[in-house]
Amino acid sequence: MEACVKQALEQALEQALIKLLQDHPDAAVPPVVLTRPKEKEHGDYAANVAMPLARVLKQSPQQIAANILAAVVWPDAVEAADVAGPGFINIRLKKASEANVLKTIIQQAEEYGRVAAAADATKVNLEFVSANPTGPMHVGHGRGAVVGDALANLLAATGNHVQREYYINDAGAQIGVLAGSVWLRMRELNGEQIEFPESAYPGEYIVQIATEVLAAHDYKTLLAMDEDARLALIGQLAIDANMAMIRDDLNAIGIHFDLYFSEQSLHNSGRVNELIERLQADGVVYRGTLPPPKGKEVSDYQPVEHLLFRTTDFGDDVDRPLAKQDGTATYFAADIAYHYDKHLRGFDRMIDVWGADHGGYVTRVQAAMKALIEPEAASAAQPDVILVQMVNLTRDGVPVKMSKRAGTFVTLREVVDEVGRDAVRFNFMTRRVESQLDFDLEAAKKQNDENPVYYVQYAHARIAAILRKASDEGVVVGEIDDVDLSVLTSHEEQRLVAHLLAYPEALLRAADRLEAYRVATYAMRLAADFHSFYHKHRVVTDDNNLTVARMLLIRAVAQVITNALGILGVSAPDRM
RNA sequence: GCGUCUGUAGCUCAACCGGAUAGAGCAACGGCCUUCUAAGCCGUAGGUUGCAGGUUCGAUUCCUGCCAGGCGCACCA
Repeated sequence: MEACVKQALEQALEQALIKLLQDHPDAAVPPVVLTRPKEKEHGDYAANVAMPLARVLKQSPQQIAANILAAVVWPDAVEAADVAGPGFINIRLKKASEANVLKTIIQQAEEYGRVAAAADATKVNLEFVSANPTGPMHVGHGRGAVVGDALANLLAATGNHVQREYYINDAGAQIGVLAGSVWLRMRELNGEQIEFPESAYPGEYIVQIATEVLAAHDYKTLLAMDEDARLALIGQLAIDANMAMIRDDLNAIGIHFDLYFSEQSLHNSGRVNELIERLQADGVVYRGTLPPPKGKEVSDYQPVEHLLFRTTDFGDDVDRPLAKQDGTATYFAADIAYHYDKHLRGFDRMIDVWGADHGGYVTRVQAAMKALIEPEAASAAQPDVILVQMVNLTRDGVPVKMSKRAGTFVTLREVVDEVGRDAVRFNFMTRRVESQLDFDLEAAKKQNDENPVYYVQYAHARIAAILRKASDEGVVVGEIDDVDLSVLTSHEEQRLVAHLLAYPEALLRAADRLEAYRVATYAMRLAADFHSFYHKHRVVTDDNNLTVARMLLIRAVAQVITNALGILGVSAPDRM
């Protein structure tokens, strides 16, 4: 298929190499990886395969490259290939076949660049956000949410079945704190004078939940209830309220999940205990005492006996508790049960998007899955964990203090409402997840060069304006197949064509590395090429052939911008 | 102390699984709107890729050691 010229070229080179290396059984065929040279004199693609072979074959890279060229059978799209520099093979594509991509793009529209998922395609489970249902999401959650959602889009666009999943941490001590906090507010609302302990959640949303609970339930009945039962009831109501708020906030940035998975359900159904029993039967669990943690002052450390999982046998630094002092299961135990459940549900691949503050947790989960799953299936059960680094929120360069207690906590929702969904999403996608992200509220609102989202959207809006203009002037494009694209000869036009041609490859590479930010980088470069073209050439001219060809070109650019922004969850407006 | 991520132009970041002359935007300076959107374009200037070694024909990229910063380090999640 034309959709990926690169792969066809790589295959052709590989065939030539196999032929060439028949006389050298000891020499392994090196992987053929094509790159796109920065300099256009170096052709459309370049291969460096000859260089690593120089030592083995005891020939100069140039000589080897020449031999490869003599043996290779190129696909039709290739115009010429030659040896250059220290031994590169530079490949030039036929102009016609390049420009044909414009017709392909127009015909395939939103499908251009996409690979449809076959029935037996990889089933990916992508867990992201998973913010605790104890309060509103902050900006850091937002970054993880946007990264996870874009990655889900990207994987779905490159031939995978993707399930988006949110793991609700609706069990454990924090829920007790949440329920207790709401109950205190309820009593306060009922006229009691309450002193709030340090441990209680201070947010205004707690008061709101308290009000809602009071409206729906009789206070005196609650008061008369057994304390555990009362807190359980209030806790569940608070979780529901918080999850409703979180879903609402996620909806505001256009994120939807296929499944919200409750941690509590794992406890209720006995799955967590079953898992612990299974591990005990496997002999990887023992009762023991952990040494005090290093490098951190733990004033209340007590050498106490725990039920420990021997994760050190599977690559971890220290064994991990499965049960707390009071005998209830740890979060870790439930999380193993959760990942195991995903495995049982038949996913071929699991991806977890976590905040960097969970980095220390990766090894133990992977160790646990190694212990649970037969080696043959281990790769599918082993989660790929993407750690998203922190977001530093600033306003005009001044750090925004994030303190729950001081009430200066900035929620994701506030940021989205202030700067807009597209700006938030795009800004979160312009950096690699490994980099910490400085997010400036004022810069994100600016509609200029400092804000790449408008730069890309502006290119799309400009194209829409040109097409409106052409329509007003009565330009008729006619049959696409009749359009003569050979008139697109300028440097700017050819750059655009080459860039459009590279879109499917860009998606595949980004998906392969689980790096959705590359799609944003791609979109910015394409927009830059378009803006350059725009300033040098007019689309609507007296020359009808040229006008029609250029209209096809810019329609294709607009389509690919739309597709790329679509992966990122950003809109492509017709007017700005 | 251990683990992990980061360190590239004054600032924010790229650099396509080791490739050809390390690139963009902002900021600075100089140009471009009677013609399809100036939320734009063109140009100038700006670099010992944190430091020191190593591997390689070739290192921002891989390895080792330092330096600096972020995150994490039992019975929370």
